[in-house]
Amino acid sequence: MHDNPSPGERCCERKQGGAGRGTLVEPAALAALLASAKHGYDLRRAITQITDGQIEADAGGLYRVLRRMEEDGFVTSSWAEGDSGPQRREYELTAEGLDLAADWIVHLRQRQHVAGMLADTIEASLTGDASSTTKP
Amino acid sequence: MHDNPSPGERCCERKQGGAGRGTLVEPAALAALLASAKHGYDLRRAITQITDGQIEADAGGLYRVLRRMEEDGFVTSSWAEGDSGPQRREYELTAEGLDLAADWIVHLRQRQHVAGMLADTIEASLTGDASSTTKP
DNA sequence: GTTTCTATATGTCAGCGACAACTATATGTG
DNA sequence: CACATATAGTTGTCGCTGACATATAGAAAC
Repeated sequence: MHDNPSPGERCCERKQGGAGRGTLVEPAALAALLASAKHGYDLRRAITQITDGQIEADAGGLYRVLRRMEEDGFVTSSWAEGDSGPQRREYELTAEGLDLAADWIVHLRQRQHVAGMLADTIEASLTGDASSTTKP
Repeated sequence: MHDNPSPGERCCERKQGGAGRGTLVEPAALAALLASAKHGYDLRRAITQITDGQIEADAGGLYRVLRRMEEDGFVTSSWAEGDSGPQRREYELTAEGLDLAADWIVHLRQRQHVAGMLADTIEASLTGDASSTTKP
């Protein structure tokens, strides 16, 4: 069993660190669930759609993330009944999951900002910008 | 020995995939090197400075990344001579490294965009926005 | 009957990010 | 002197990601 992380920093502060910081599929899955996607395969399509085709989530990874999120109490799942075709597992956000999504907003904005800063810095150096260090 | 990745997508398409997409310390290290930082310990401070204190690169990870980058031919290193204090390894960008930095600009802008899109999507759902699905 | 689509799942692998611990050199403080 | 601290580099472990493959099964299409 996992001890749930301290509130306010549920995302990216998981367990004892890890690659959680760099991940995209967890927030993408949350966004897709909020956009009323139900099961994994559908989430995958929703993620592609939401991100303008820029993220094509790996199916295996997505299912693993979903199960981890369920272990952590952010989603619940149940087998869909009375359905033709292969069985599908329907996911639902919990209250914890909603909080997690809110936390992700802050974190994603931060990531957005950092990525921009790094891109700016590299670009400025490559284009031979001297305005940040010297004033002519 | 590594086969160097196909040009034009040197970053985030490394080897056979991996967490390269989510990484921050490689572009941060490139930015720091471009900003005239020399050795690892200094790179670390430069990264913190460049990112407004938002990234405090792990020392161990940073050195490992630097050595991987050297293996891949993006930087070269040599022990600084005639120096008091502990030995330090000075890093220098190669032409390949410059190309890598240029690739990272594109990729970071993309990441910036995706992070923004996800944040917007989540935020819109959480605040009960219906403008994307319905028009009143 | 074989292919294709849907849907879930497992295995492997390199790598990242966070933690800790270790070796040294130099400097400052008691 | 001993000791702590700052600098500088290095190794180890751990959980997890992202990308690859592959396996499974039901249903529809050919």
